[in-house]
Amino acid sequence: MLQEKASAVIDDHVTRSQAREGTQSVPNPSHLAVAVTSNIPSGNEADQNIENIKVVLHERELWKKFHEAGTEMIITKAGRRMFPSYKVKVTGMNPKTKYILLTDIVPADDHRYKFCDNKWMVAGKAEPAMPGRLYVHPDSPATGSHWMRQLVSFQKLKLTNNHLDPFGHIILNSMHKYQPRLHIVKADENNAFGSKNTAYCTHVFHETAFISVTSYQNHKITQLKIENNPFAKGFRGSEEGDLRVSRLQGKDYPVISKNMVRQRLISSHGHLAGKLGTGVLTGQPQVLSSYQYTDPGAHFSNSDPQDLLSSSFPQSRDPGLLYHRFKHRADNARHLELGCKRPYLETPAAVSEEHYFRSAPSYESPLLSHPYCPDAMSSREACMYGGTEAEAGSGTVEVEELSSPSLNCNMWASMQPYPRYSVQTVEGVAYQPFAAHFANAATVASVVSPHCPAAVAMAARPQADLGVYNPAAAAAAAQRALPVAHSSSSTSSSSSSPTVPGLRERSSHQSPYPRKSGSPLRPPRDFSVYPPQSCMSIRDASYQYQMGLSSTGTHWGD
DNA sequence: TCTGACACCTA
DNA sequence: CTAGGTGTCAG
Repeated sequence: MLQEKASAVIDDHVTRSQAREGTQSVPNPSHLAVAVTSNIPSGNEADQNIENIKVVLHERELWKKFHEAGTEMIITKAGRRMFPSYKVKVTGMNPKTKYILLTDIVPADDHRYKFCDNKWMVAGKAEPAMPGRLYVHPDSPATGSHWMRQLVSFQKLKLTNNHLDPFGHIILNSMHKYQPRLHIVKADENNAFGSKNTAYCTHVFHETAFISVTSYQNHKITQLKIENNPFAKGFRGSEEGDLRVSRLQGKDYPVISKNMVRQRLISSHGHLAGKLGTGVLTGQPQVLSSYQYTDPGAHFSNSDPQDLLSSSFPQSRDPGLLYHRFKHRADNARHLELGCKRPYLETPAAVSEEHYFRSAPSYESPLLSHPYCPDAMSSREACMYGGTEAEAGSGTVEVEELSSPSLNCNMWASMQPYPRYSVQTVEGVAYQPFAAHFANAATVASVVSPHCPAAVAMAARPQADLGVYNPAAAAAAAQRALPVAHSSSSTSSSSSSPTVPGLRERSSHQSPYPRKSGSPLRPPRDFSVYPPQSCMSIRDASYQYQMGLSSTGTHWGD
């Protein structure tokens, strides 16, 4: 109850207020929005807009509840939706300009976790990042008025632990902490041509960070899911605490499903065992929570901001990893149905992440290609893809840091999941930051389209191909552009320093660390700042990427 | 730890 | 009605 509606309501309100506030209010750093606005570059009109775009996390209150307890997201072979779903309220867009909205989920740090003693603890180093995949909102590309008209929902996004996932779902490793990010890419005509710059912004809401699991570890989280997710209604007691209980106890039979009852009982016994005494069964969240959560939550939360930061990252991961995998379809393939399939692409290892910041503004990279091909898919469903290889778009980014929630433009840097990591990643790895590449002309369009299902689809295939990248594709791609996502890395620290995004190829070379770019280097951790958003513009022509870290305006280049 | 089947529920 | 999203449990 609370959750949904409330959230909705709240959100709206929140959104705005939050946006600003949010950042602040929230524990995080906020720096928020403010930053955003300012920067933008004067130069391009469009660009300006991007910077002015504000994004508010919908149902932030609900997200916070989960965050405090240490959000967990189930990942399955078939793909599982995130529960608090990722929905945002967007304002500040140019009503007539077209934008592509997409999300990616990058590692929040490079640790592997275990849930012991009701707490999440670091249990080693993270596995190599997977190919980052992007989930393009099904409505993309669409005008600013479309996006601002209502909440933008990414609820259909699915998470999987199947590294060979054929559906385009976002691939994650279990027991690792991740941070979802939202990217807004301009798909305007103007941008289309190479010369133009395509701008994009990244928004990060730290309260959406989560640890991926194959089964819930923290009972509190389970309870929050049951109580707030409509599809888990069957596991609710009644709302009233008693009722639930009563049901459990009393009614097993007819009324309530046996299973439920059992489950509850069982669970209570088993899991809770002693603890339950209280009322866990009922579904009351509270009960457990006290125990469990306390710590965990804290833990988690801390992590966010800090974690990321703190995490030191360790080291690099293997550079070698590239994942490009080609995906085979799994058996499941059949599932694929429609939409899904196509959309995603992966990025192989690629990832480079570098970002170029403005300082180094445009870098041009050679292009890589984007692998995306257009397929035809139908409409727009969301698509996911990974960046494959190469791509690098050229874009410049600026980073600003915004506050907590999201925002701003310079993002990549801001987020970085693994600070160093990224870097490393860059090297070999997989993670990719989101890079957008755009081909020139088509760029935008392409961008869009690529995302689009059809395109995506193609893209997807590319995966297979991808492994390596194809030039050809690239060429084609070139026409379209696509963003790639790399997640990772980029970010944070890098942000500060610009990393270069590079192409994978390049990237591959790149040194892991920082370098790059940009002018500014920032220490990795800087990101403590953690700006939530960042914006970039891409320039495309070649696929250059640029990311500007600094917020500053970006001028893109031009 | 993870997977698949299951009942229950939403849409 | 069907299709599909839930957590749970057995394995």
